[in-house]
Amino acid sequence: MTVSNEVNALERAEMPSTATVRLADLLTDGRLPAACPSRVVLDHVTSRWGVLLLLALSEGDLRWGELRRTVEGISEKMLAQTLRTLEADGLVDRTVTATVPPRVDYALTPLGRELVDHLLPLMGWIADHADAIVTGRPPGR
Amino acid sequence: MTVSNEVNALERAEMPSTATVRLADLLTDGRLPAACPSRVVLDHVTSRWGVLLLLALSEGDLRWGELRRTVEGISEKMLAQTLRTLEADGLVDRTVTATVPPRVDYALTPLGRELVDHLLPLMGWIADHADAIVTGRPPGR
DNA sequence: CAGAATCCAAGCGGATACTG
DNA sequence: CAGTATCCGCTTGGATTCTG
Repeated sequence: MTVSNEVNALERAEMPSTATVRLADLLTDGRLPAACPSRVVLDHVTSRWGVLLLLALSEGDLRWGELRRTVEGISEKMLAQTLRTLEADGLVDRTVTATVPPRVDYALTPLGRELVDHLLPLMGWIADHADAIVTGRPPGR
Repeated sequence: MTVSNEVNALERAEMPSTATVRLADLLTDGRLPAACPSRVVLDHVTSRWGVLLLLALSEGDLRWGELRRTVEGISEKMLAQTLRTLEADGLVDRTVTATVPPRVDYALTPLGRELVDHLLPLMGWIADHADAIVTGRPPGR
């Protein structure tokens, strides 16, 4: 799996705002508090399936079944649960079309879109380095 | 977890012009395979404590005890386990100083530094929106 | 101080069945 | 089709204790 190397350069170029984000700006009293809102949201987003679902929706709306098939390995239980969390967080939008059979579409909200814009560069980097990391490349240095 | 699909990397030989990072570049056969390296690395990074530890190390080396105090709420078990995973992935470097009492420093590898550079903007965004997301519940509907 | 070892609870995730 | 509900084995993670 290799995403073009040009991606890295492009990522930086269009990296949304935040010229220099420093840890200090994220810390409270020099620490990462266990009960701060950031931790809560981070836990939702980095939950086992959160990132994958958000990514799956990054290209367009998807129906329940499409999501299930796109994010391989997710169970219906976790799909429903994770979607409910993301929806409650205002990151994902659920639209029901009362037809027979019923149709439900999931889409990113504007807020979710912003978040995904930060997620994609990260995933691009991971995709670029995943093979080297997994196949046991000697630790840094 | 069952892997129902075969990873077919050759299928994606041709890549459209990537002005931005698109999901298509991360997909295999239109899906997010359960057993691709990206998923493995993503699981490591987005593990409950992975992001927090990487972030904590983003400003400089830290000792075991300092890490434990900085990343509030982490247990010693998970600290050791997560650090070992990150070290095996070549993202974190472990340096032992044979003194009494012993001293062990943890630092980001060049690879880890690259990853954190992508993590910081994301965390910056989360920090900016966490309060609104957690407190208010204004779905993007 | 830095960790390994141990025990135990919580929750993940699968399978299955049922609803509208 | 798009879920919800339930049982349950297994892994994950937390608290505690012990060691070099």
